[in-house]
Amino acid sequence: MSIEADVKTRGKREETKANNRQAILDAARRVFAELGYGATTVRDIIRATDLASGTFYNYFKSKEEVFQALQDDTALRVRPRLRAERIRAATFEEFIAGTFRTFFDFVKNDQTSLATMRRNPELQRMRIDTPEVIAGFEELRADLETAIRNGVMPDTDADLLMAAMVGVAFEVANHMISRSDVSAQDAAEFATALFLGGVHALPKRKRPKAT
Amino acid sequence: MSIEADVKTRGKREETKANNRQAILDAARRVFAELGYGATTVRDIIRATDLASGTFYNYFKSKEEVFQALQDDTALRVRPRLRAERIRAATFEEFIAGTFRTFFDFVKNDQTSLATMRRNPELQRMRIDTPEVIAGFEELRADLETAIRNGVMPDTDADLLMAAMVGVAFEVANHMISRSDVSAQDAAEFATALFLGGVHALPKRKRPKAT
Amino acid sequence: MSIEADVKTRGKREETKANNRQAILDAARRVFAELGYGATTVRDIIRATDLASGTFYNYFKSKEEVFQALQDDTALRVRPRLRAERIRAATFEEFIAGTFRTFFDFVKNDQTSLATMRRNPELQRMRIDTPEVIAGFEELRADLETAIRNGVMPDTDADLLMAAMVGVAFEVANHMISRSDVSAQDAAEFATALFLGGVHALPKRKRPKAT
Amino acid sequence: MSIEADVKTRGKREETKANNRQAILDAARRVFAELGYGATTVRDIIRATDLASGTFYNYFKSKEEVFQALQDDTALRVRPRLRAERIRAATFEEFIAGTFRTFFDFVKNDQTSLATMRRNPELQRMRIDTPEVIAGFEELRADLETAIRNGVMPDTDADLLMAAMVGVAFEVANHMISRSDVSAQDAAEFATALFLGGVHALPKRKRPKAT
DNA sequence: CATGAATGAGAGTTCATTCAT
DNA sequence: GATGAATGAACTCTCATTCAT
Repeated sequence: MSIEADVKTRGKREETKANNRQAILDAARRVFAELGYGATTVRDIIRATDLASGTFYNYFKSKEEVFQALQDDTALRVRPRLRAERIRAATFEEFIAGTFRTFFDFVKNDQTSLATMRRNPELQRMRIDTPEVIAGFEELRADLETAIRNGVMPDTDADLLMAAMVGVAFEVANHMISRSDVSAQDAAEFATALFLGGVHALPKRKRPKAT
Repeated sequence: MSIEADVKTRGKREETKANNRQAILDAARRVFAELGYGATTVRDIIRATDLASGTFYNYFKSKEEVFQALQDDTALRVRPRLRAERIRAATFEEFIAGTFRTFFDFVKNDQTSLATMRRNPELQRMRIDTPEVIAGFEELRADLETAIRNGVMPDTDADLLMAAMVGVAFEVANHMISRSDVSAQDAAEFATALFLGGVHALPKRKRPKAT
Repeated sequence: MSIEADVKTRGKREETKANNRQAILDAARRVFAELGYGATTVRDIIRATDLASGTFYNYFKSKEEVFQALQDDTALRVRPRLRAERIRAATFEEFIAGTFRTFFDFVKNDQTSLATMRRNPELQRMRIDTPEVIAGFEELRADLETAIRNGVMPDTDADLLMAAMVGVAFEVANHMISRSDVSAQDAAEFATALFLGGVHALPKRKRPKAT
Repeated sequence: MSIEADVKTRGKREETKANNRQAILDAARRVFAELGYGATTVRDIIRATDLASGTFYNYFKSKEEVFQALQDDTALRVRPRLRAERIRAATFEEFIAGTFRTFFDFVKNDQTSLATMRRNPELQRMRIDTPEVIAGFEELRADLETAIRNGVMPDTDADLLMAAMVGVAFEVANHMISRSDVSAQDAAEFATALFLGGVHALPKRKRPKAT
């Protein structure tokens, strides 16, 4: 190995490492989508790669860890879009509508992430508790709480509200995927109308709205 | 050996068989709830029983099969209650309210069934496609369609509506379970208000409701 | 159960026992022929019967034991024919010819017994050491020794001679079965000519034939 | 790591692999000889080795596969000797004599290969249909056909002739093994005399031998 | 004596993980 | 850091056998 090669090695190494990590993540996404999380083995993931079995353990400790990383990776790609949407929104209604639209668009264009759930006899939808995902949910809840504080929506339990919104979003997304005649636009309009209508009909809780 | 004896003989055998089958189902429910479906092995289930390993295979062919049986078993217990509720309901509003209340009550009192989902890094909620479960969903959708046909609710896509209702129900149930300060009653009221409000706010599709 | 029935029970029992034993033997012969000895399980044999699994053990201790019984059964059917042939034979040549002809006829008409060997990745031919089978071989060797003592054939090692005769018989039978254009007659003529020719060409051993 | 090191690395790995494969084959040969093919389990083979259970499956998929490999291995060792013998033979008689002698010598010195059959309640002799073994038989038949074509032996069915020769060889070998007073030399002389005598006594089929 | 469910040893096999190269 | 064979615990499942009915 020449000195020149050695000089560049550091840079190349880093690059290779990043590539390998990404190769594993990509393979995992594909394999999870095909076999389902439970049925997938670390071997399956490595086989879908041109790396050696031992190499896997230089990057991840277990199947769980790749899965988590995959979740974070997905959340990392959605959150900026949702954040942009939130900033753009002038009213509460626009915020809700934008959030739903962004979510359904994402799901439509990133099939594998949700395909994973469909294929799966055991997964209904991806478990949602990696740091990144939780952070995304927290942002949503914070926004709902702000809306409540600002009096633009009735004073209800923000947790339950978030749960309802998330439930509608994921379940409708599921149907959208399995039925070709429902566009992201359709899904978003339906969910928005339902949810906003529901929110406005909710009874106030306790804290009276300040005049 | 008298004929009477024969009758009793068959009776005892049959009884033991029924007991064993139930013992396996019960053990499976507990173990799935504790370890999650994917992590559970057939051995785990047998270990939670006082039967021998081979005995499992006299009743079920695989882990999948017990799981399916468990699903059906659960659906079989909820459906009659929901059906009763539906019959009792005089108005569409009562139907929705009754359905949510029944569901949350059931979940509250039958923790394991849903606990199973919580613990699970892979399951969000139980996969919903055994015959019994699908039948339950179909009943719900049929009712929604009837309501639409009778003009008591806007003419929207019954599939999406069912999805939304199911999404709200399961996700809110999840939150109810993880938070001790939310009663089944609270959850039902919240879900009912949100959903009914949302439904009424939905835009008409084609057939205008008669004034 | 009436008194009359009881009276006849003893006789019937014996009959049933014999029937069951035979049913198991027949089933075993069929199953061995289909699956091969090694692959066959006791379960397979019972399944081919309309008896219950436990009943098997009232008649045989193991798969091996049925197999032995089957061997004996077969030997028991061939030996009388061979003995008759031996008695009828006026000369040594007729004895050999008759023996081969009888053997090949039997194999041709009792396919299963040999089909068992053919199908079998592990059996070349049936193991030949149940009492009945050994007895059959002993008879053959005794006859060969008598022939030697009587000077109608060269004085050679009767053991080796028997081995050669048996080897030719079984191996040629194998070919006869797998090729439809070879009749029992053909096989017998070939084997007889070869064996007799060979025997006459054998060098004398020690005991000079008395003039 | 230098290039030299690399070379050695590969060398060591390859060597270990070859050793392990051979270790498994050797163990299998011993265990088959002791317990018989049917009674032998994969675990038995591994136990006779200092390898771990999983390692077996890096080399063979099943017990059958080791057995086949063993067969081929044996055939691979005999065939060259038989071929050499055939080339050396100046006459048909020498060819037959040489073949028998080589075969009995081999069996005498490579006990295990045939011991396997003896011990076996199910195996009379090793099943003979791996590619290598069949090839060996085909060579023999081709030689017999050549001999017939050249008129050095009567024009008979080469298949049956081969069967007879094989039958004599294996059966006599069996007796040789179980009786200590029969040398390979004795067996070969006996078999050669018998077989050659027999062949010369066979009736002509169609093509009359030129005077 | 027939029955057939229960038993549990053990066979075959897979897999996450380690570690010499 | 990459490699891939070795490891052995653990899993699924089958089967001969027993024994209450």
